[in-house]
Amino acid sequence: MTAASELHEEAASRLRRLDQRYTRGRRALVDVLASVQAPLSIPQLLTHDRALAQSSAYRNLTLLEQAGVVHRVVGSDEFSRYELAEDLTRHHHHHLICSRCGEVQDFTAPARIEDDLGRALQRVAAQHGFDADHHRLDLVGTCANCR
Amino acid sequence: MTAASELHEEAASRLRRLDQRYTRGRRALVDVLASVQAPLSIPQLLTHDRALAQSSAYRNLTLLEQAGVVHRVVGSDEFSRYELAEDLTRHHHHHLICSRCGEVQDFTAPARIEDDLGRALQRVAAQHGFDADHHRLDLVGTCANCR
DNA sequence: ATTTATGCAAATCGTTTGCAAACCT
DNA sequence: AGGTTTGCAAACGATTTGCATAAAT
Repeated sequence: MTAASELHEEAASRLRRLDQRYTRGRRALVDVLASVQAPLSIPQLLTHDRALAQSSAYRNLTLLEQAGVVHRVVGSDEFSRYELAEDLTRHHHHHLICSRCGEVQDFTAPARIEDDLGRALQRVAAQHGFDADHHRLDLVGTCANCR
Repeated sequence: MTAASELHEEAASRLRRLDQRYTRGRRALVDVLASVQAPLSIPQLLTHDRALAQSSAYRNLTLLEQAGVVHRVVGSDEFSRYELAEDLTRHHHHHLICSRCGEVQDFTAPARIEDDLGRALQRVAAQHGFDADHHRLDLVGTCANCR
């Protein structure tokens, strides 16, 4: 089985848990997100696949997020961005956010840093009675294109 | 000189660099932000000081951000939040973001973690030709009130 | 006196929603 | 057939902006 079909199988399965179908439009969103290595805004997604209707894209991304198939990323500009959930790509990463153009790029941190950080954050959450779901580690600045 | 007056002196000075005045409305925003220990949304700021006009608050927070007096924090809900710039409070911290109610709370990480992280991020930025301004380290989950 | 900031109300724009037609099972 | 999803267009809501008045220098 190819990686792409595994991805779709898993997406379908997560939607089914919510009694939702894996329709053509939803699959198309997952296809576009799988084809790029960075979070995309809805306008960007619509550009990548002209057959997508805007309102359905908004509705379906919200649904896919509830199903745990995609993850919403909030950058520095006015658009929400979406990427495949990390447990589908098996690629834990963070974001370089350009405050000039709004673009978001992935990066990975050394494993030792991640481990230390994870332990420290777990302790912090416990101290505050906070039930942590995930962490955001983003670098905000000016990307290579905008310098 | 008191801490509060030092704060206002510095805010006035940073605005002056942009040829802007430190007016009553702008000072009121800084006063409210100095009186709390967490980022506030504009609706929250307006509640803290009823004399503030909404449109002026939006305009002035944008200006104060350009002047480096306040910092904009983007959480999980639809509101932007603002806090005093870290170099004015001399208190480096991060955020606990509640995805249920949207509230944002400060926390600090151990110095060793911060140091290691800072070095690692500097390396990452260099590798990507990214001009880093600052980093975000947020814990997203459910706050003690919402559990 | 002249320039700059304010506050109201209207406009903007990303996102959400109502509803009739198209789709799936 | 019966319930779901889609796509268009209208509605929504946080933020921005035009403009006449008030404040600051």
